[in-house]
Amino acid sequence: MESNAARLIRKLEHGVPLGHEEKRALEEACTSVQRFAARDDLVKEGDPTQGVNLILDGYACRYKLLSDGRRQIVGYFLPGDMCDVRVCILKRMDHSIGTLSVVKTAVLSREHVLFLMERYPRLARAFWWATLVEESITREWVVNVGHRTAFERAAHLFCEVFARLQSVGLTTGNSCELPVTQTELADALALSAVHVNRVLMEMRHTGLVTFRAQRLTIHDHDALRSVGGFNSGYLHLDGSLAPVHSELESAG
Amino acid sequence: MESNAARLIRKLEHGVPLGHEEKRALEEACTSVQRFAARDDLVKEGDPTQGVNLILDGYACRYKLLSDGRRQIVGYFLPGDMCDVRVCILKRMDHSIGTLSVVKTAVLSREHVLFLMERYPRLARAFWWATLVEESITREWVVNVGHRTAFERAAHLFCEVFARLQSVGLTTGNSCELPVTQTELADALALSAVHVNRVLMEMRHTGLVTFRAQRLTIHDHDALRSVGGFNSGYLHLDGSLAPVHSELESAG
DNA sequence: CGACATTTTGATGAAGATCAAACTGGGTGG
DNA sequence: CCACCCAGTTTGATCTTCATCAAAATGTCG
Repeated sequence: MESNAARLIRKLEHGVPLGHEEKRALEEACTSVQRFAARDDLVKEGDPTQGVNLILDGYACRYKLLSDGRRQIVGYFLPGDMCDVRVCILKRMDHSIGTLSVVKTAVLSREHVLFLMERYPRLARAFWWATLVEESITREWVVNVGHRTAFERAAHLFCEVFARLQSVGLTTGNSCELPVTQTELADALALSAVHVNRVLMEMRHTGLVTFRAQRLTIHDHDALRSVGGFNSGYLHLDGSLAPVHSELESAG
Repeated sequence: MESNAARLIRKLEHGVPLGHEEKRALEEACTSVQRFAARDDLVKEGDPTQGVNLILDGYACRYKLLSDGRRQIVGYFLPGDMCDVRVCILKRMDHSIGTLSVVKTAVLSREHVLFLMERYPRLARAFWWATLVEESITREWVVNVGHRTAFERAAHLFCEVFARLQSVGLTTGNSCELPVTQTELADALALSAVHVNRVLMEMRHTGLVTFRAQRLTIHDHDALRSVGGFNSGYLHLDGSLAPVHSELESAG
């Protein structure tokens, strides 16, 4: 990892190839580092929006609290993810962002992000691409909590996390870090912690997945994808730039 | 409604005030009209992305199909909504867009949208704002299907639809059109049609809401918001431009 | 070791799915 | 104008999944 921005660049280039200048601009933008403890909030719902945090290390999540105190995690932030570019446009946060593990971030001011987007249209497009992928993921989460059984849900989530980590080079073999408790998984899957525990045990017993000591190991990837109904298309990791790209270049 | 773009402009200005030039550019872009029957597809999952449809009249939805044939509606498109700006960036659709009623759209080519965004940075920002709001709505849907009971879910959805229609001037008093069957409502709420029916009857009997003949009438708005846990903040309809706006102007 | 969080196990209960069938109402064609 | 059809709604009965409550087991860290 040569620079703080390296993982972000690697991620963005799944969508929009960047030029040398744009990469340098990103690297220069990501110098101010900040650290957060596990289970701390980066941003709270209702806050006026501040700068953008680029996750350098560690795991975070978006979540919303319900009036009865229950919590729904509506998405994960993994290293290389920006949270939350939307603060540059919207006035206040409609949800919170919290850490799951210890997290190291690079902080970009809103002004700086907007400047980057004005100065480098391709970066603007890359940021937009990233938010679109995020939205796509959120939509898949609606399907997940809406229509899948507990077992399928967990399988699908594991597939997603693994695929996303793989895309930024953070898996080793068939396993990856996933520093969350079963209770936190329950918040993401919209299940009770007890039921999550039962699902996880069943996955272990059937030899599908082992989730233990903050680490996820997928023993049978095909089977897991199959039970979870996982189709990675919604992650748009396949160099998915629309072919109009060249025309745009000349138009600009 | 003076022009095809009028409702879109009205919607976008909830987020980003537009200048005369930008409005004219939008109006000029929205001349090519297309019509769709009820329950037709505007776009199918897996399609290479095409142009953008601006909904002029009628209701549509995003949906995903599961392998067992069940369907999850992951969002509604109401008049003034664009579906789907993301086609300008992503290569293929990860979900389908279908009509609920008869729908009239204005079609913009991808090239034209990209041109508009290059030429008018403020429009680019407005489009981005719109996609962020959409994402915010999707997130709220995760909470809805994940953590709320059937009754609460329906209440929340009704509040959302009403608020969104109100923001583009499509409500009359305490009622609005909602041309969907109970089965389609079930697809959006991740419930069975039978259960939706029971919820709707209960709402009628308690005098909260009447949903009948494609029309939604809210008799007790406060109570409905309260049971649904509805807080309109996530729709960002409150002139939510971040205060950085003026700085940006000078930076450009 | 002791305190504390987390995982595991068991028992019971509730929300909502599923299946099946009856009812309603608008539209069509004879 | 009536008979019929079909989509949508309503009702009832049964079954599953998962939540909830409670408590024991395990593990971790000072």
